[in-house]
Amino acid sequence: MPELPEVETVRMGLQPVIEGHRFTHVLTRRGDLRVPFPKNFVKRLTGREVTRLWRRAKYLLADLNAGETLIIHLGMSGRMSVFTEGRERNLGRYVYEAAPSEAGHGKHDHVVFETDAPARIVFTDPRRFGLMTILKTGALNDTALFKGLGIEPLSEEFDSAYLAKVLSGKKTPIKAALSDQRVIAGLGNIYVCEALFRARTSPKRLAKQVSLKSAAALVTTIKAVLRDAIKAGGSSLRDHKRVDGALGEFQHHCAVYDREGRPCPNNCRGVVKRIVQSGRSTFYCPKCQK
DNA sequence: CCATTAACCTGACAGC
DNA sequence: TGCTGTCAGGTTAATG
Repeated sequence: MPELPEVETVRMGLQPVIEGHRFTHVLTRRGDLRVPFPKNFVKRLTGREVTRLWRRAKYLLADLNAGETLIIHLGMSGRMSVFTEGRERNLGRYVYEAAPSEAGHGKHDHVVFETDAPARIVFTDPRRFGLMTILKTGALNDTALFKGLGIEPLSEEFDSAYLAKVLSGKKTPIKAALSDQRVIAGLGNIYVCEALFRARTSPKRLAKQVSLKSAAALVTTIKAVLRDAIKAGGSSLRDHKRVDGALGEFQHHCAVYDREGRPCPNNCRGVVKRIVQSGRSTFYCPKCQK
């Protein structure tokens, strides 16, 4: 479900009630998500202060004042809800609801955190493709989760020279290359489709056949589409919501994603087509994406 | 080594 | 109402 903009939206919503605050209570309702919770998960969090809440690729990372970092991945259907205890509060740009007593008791509410903000944070994940673990802060880049991750697409280092270089040897379609977390970390199905559309590049074109000019255009469109999506609070096609329950708005700005059969917004008189690549839907305009 | 596919799991929706 | 089949913002083990 969540790609970089959705995870970033969740991060910004959690920040005021997590960063600089302590976990007063932590509760897990089952032994695992996609993988088991690590040993002493609750114990290693309880009483700890989060010094920094940040993001790498589609992972949320909460650095603890104990040399460890809580890692959260939302998988396809994972969601975070924030309730402030007692009354409605306005912290930052979000208005958080007071926690009804049943908050955190839903069928798919698997983890409940309470912080001294005070706030109750509920992790809900029907499909359980999400993941939570705890790793040593100083050694994150040596772990299996982070070792192979590619560049952050919103970083300065992500430029046309980088993209051209990583695409040059690949005979896989550009759609698959851009979706590969080892190449660029954080893009997923929606934003790859949208960036390719904006760059007028066919998703079927082989990565090594992407011209230098197209690679430069892709860098620009990838950054732009991610920034636009973050500004819109992400895309709410089914599961994604902000931590206060509000929906993201970017799906209304999508040119091609989930728009099979509709006219191409470039007014080229083409029609948006859906194909399957690497087992996932790709949406594009066959007329203006070459 | 590289690239594609199947599997993980539940819910929503379309069609009969 | 209820069945069946399909699909979903991701990752990864197995397979070719």
